[in-house]
Amino acid sequence: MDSIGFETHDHSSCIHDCIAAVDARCKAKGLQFTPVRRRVLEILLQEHRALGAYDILDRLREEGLGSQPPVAYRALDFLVKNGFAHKIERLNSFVACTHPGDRHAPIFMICRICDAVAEVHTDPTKGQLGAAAKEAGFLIERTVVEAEGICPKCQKAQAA
Amino acid sequence: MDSIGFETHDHSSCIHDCIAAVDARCKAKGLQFTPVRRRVLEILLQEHRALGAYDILDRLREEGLGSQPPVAYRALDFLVKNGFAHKIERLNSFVACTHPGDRHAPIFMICRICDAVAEVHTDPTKGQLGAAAKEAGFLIERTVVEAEGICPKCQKAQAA
DNA sequence: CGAGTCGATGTAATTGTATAACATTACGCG
DNA sequence: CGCGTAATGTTATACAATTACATCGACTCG
Repeated sequence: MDSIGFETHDHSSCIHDCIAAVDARCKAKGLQFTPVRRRVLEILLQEHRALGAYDILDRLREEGLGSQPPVAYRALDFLVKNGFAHKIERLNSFVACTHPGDRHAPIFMICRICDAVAEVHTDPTKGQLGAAAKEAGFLIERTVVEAEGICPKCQKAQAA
Repeated sequence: MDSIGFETHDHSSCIHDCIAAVDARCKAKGLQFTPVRRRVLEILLQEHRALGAYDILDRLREEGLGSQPPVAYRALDFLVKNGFAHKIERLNSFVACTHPGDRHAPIFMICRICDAVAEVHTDPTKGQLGAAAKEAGFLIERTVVEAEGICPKCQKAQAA
């Protein structure tokens, strides 16, 4: 289990690296990493928190990249489907994937104060969910695991 | 870990028992189990699957129990807040709680074919989520754990 | 009894989230 | 070129949730 977690880090390089990695993966898989899709991923990476589709749409509109909801939703669908971003169901919003690798079943910790989102990788078929599914004869295709609470930084801020 | 799971069972008695149990809990806690709230819980119990707030509202409207969205949302808020029902974030919809007991952190298995929902109890602070939170210094207040897939009944139906 | 309070309802209007449907454009390929 | 496929542009609409304010009934306190 590894986590990027809530630590601060060099953002500009993290954005650049991530875009480059996604670019490479798209080339390798024959996917089109178009301007809108790239820009949406950049926006998500810059914020490093959950953004609603309409927040993203507002930015695209400012930049003349599109103005109607389907523009944002299509780009987000592409990113989510290919594992470059994830939807946070609890917030009806989206975050860039911090582990742009292969198929994975991420779990999230969401700070309700600052909206920061940390992504962690686990094997869902292990844990309690997998055991429960096995017992019930249920075939898992997709998992949503989200914890809402307070991140370390905001805990300290509250204590002060 | 215990599960009501996907087995068929005697519905009319399950509904009756559940309503009675909730009734008793409300009396004990000084909560008002009003007609609308009771009816919404009955509807959820009858279906035994996830229903959207507007599905419920439609039924209430037919029965003359209310016609505007807040009527349904207020009843659902009451049921969810007191642990008599749960929201399925993945579907933006609601199910009756099958373990009308005290505070609990349920996990759900949702069949994408027939919409049936099975609820299981676990201790979220154990599993992988708890471990990840501990490592990150994250304070969990609420968890959303939902698995989407195919229930045993629909697996058999597909195989045929 | 009357005034005040509180929780529950009734209702209108609005805001936020997401998709359907269809026209158009751009590109690769035989 | 003519065709198929993927991506975009655009309109309209469906679905989800909340705000705001008026009303009503029960209960309490003076």
